[in-house]
Amino acid sequence: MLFEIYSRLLSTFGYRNWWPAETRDEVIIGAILTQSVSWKNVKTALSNLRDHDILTIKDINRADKQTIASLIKSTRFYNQKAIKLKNFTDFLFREYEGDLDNLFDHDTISIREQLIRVKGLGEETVDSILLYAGGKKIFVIDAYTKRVFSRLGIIGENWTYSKIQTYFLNNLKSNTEIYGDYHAQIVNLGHLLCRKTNPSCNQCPLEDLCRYRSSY
DNA sequence: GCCCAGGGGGCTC
DNA sequence: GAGCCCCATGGG
Repeated sequence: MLFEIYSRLLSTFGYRNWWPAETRDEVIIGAILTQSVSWKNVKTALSNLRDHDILTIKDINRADKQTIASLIKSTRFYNQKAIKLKNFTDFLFREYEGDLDNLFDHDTISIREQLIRVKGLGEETVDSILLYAGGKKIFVIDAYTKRVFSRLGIIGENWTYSKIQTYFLNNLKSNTEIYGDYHAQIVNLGHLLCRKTNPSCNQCPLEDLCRYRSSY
């Protein structure tokens, strides 16, 4: 069922080519900045950072926290996020000499445990980093995943993050490309079904599967 | 003006 | 573990 749904999304919307960033460093910076904010706002922030030559994890590590905060205002909670970025780079330099290859050289479970302990990185952010920056086999769960798949009746409304993730990992073939594109498809669908921009389900390729057609 | 958004931490019970 | 508030911009 999960792969059938993915196939439909893929053939409707095409390969999404995610994550929308040039480098691993930008994937990680973007993953933190996009917490509870649309990618549009993140793009503004990334372009501000670029204008000030803050493009890499090394640059973030060197830069002043206040400077970073002022450049990422468009992403909301900017003071918190400046701290979160610093927390990540502090961790990377303290434990791995600032080298991502060094970090991603370890196994997924162990990296995940370490990253979750970094204050400001929760499960979704860590899994995005693992999958899109580290190429690790992990599935990212977000608010759209919960909303869409519970309304399809595939998962329960109150399933926890790890229960949903386990379900996806157990019912899809283990493949980084598919994990990455599937999450991208879900985000795209979530945007499409957003009440603000599109109050109906007309464009949804999963309409016939939906148990609560009018409630998106 | 009001509502809500791709999240996470801290606190309470 | 669930429920609630905090963080604090931008677009519909």
